[in-house]
Amino acid sequence: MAKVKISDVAREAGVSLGTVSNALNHPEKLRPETLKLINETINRLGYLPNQSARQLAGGATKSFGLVLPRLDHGFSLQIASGAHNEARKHGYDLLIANADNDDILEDHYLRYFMGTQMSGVMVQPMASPDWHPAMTKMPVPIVHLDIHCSEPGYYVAADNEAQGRIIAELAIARGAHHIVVVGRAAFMQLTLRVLGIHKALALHPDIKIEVIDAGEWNTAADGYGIGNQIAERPADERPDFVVGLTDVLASGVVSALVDKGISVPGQVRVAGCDGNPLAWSGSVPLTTVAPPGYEIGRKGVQLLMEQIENKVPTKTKHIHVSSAARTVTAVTAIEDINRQELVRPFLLERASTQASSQTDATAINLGAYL
Amino acid sequence: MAKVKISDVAREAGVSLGTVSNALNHPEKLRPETLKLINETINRLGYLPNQSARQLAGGATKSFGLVLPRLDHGFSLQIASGAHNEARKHGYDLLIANADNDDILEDHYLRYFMGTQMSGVMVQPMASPDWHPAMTKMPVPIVHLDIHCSEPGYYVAADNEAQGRIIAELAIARGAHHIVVVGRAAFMQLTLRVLGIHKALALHPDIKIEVIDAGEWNTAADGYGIGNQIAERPADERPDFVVGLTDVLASGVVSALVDKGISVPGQVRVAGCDGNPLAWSGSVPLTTVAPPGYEIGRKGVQLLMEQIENKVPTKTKHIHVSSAARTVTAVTAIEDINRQELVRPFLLERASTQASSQTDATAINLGAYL
DNA sequence: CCTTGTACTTGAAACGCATCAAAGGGGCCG
DNA sequence: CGGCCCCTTTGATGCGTTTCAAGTACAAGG
Repeated sequence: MAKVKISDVAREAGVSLGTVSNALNHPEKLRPETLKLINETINRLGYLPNQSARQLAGGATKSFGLVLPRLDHGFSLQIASGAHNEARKHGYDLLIANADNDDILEDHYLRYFMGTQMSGVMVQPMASPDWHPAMTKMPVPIVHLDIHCSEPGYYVAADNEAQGRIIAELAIARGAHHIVVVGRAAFMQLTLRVLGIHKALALHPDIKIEVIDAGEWNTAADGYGIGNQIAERPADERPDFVVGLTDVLASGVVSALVDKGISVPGQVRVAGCDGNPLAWSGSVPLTTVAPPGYEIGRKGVQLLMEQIENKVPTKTKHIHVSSAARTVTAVTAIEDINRQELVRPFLLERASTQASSQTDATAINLGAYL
Repeated sequence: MAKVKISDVAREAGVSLGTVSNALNHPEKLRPETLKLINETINRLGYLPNQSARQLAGGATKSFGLVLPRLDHGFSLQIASGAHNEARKHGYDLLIANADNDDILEDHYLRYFMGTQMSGVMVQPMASPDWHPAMTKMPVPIVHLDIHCSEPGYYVAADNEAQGRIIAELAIARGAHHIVVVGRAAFMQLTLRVLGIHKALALHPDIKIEVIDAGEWNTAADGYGIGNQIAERPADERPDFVVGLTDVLASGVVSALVDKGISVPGQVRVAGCDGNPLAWSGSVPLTTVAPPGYEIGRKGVQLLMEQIENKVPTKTKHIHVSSAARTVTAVTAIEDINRQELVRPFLLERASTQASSQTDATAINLGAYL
């Protein structure tokens, strides 16, 4: 089954090559009958334009690339979702690549996208993007997501440090004396959250803080492992407040503690980060700090559009999505869950076609484990 | 900043155009010094190969495309994850497109991928793929995921009908009299699950069954809405068993019921589908039927590789991943959750870098809401 | 010193399409 | 009937690579 090309269509339809090309790209230039004839021929032959050739000849692509560190991370998906909707709105395609927590792969896909004549590229980098400044000098608009770059360039970031601060303040308000943070602090965003926590606690030298790396993948099982480890400590070495740098991690910690007969939040309080809708629902919603992922994705595309339309390559511009915290709901103990005091965050957040946060503020949803 | 092309590199390095090309594609053919010189020049100039041109000239791409109906659906992500790992193992890239529950968009991305000289394309179709048989005739290997095609072609599918049957049997075992299924049955896979439920219940005409469409997006909020609606019915019209065709939906239903003071599983039992890790953790895990998404993605790529290596275009071959159910854990009532009888599914499932199901069997995880 | 072989390097010919200046055709006006 | 203008179609040109037959340089062998 030899591939049918534009010249085949032209010959078969009895028109010239350029006319078929016009039928594809500027249909308004053709007489309706010609257009119809060509379209029929295209369908009959099963012709499929060779994207490589059209990009090579034409230049732009009307499509964006998005490189994510991981697909099973709820927050990244919110970004993807926001980026997708905004891109479609402008008539652009969005292609997503999974860097799988791998520096090399991230770089690989980044280069791949830039080389594919994408109109623009977005990354949610794992480390600070300053290590590949070369990217910023490329002739393709690039936007960094969820991160603060010191190099000149575009980025849109939530204030991760503020998220840490919010959680810390929550812990302080709950009278915590010993906080354990669970997660891989080596990831840039998480580093900042941890930094925020430390800063907020600077005024409270009496509060002990401990950071435990949960492994590279931040799975529920990892959280469960840490939870077990915590549960097995003698009571006086056990934290009274655990922060999961991911909802899945936090949820895993809760599992382990509960399984070991430790009361949550009676003996240990637990909070997560991400705003995963599933964390919020069920009978026992998890307290979680929800950075505005959807909004970050949306603004990222807007920044790309701006660069494209102004033809101003790579000047510096940053968007910080608001770090104002909205407190969404409050249940103070697991026993309260039937008292109907609970306001389901996802009901407040509901808007158009998206289930998750669409506002540009970080939301803090107090759940039952706090 | 004019784009630097291969000829610039060649001129700058004082070698010919073809040599630079060789440096990129067949480095073993070059004298080490030459290679080094060229690489340095490439870095100095910030040269980035134009993928369109290389694909046009070269042919194959060593990359696969995957079109998913939705990104925020846990099951699709498992597929993506499995496909990604398997693809990387063979040295292929994986690009993902989000069809956003839109037929047109699905078709659009499909054509896009085929036109991009992808080595292969996979889809998790929303409707039966028989409506676009044209795709199957394309000169690019294509594999349909999580669906059964009657047209000749490749697909790998979980037995969705069996999943429905499993749930129905669960309901029967729990003595259900009135089952409500929540979700959009118009999606092909869900249709099959519903069919399986109906078949299993054929022998139990006394059991009433009802299907409620939760809207297009299957969000927690949608589930919550249905849950409310159920809660407000007079007790005798209320189901005693609710099946969410998605974990998020099921979780939303639980939220609403609990908020309205209805005991789960005391008055109403709830089960979900997908095997979302977050549904399994926390203090109150959700019962869920977990189709082997990771495995489906993996096998999909294997099927693609097979077509590529054999150069046998589009013959028919199907893989049905096993529908044998493994029962993972059992807790019969919410009061049991502290009795440590609970086995966390994600602990059993843990393997290598993946948190979710990696076996090729459908898993049924009994949680606390059942 | 010539021959043969080895190890690289060269450059022209595609790859399939978009573009655009130019040609073609038809209607209208003078 | 000729001249003009407008609408449609034409086809040569170039996009940045890869590929591959042909070329070069150098070493070893006779």
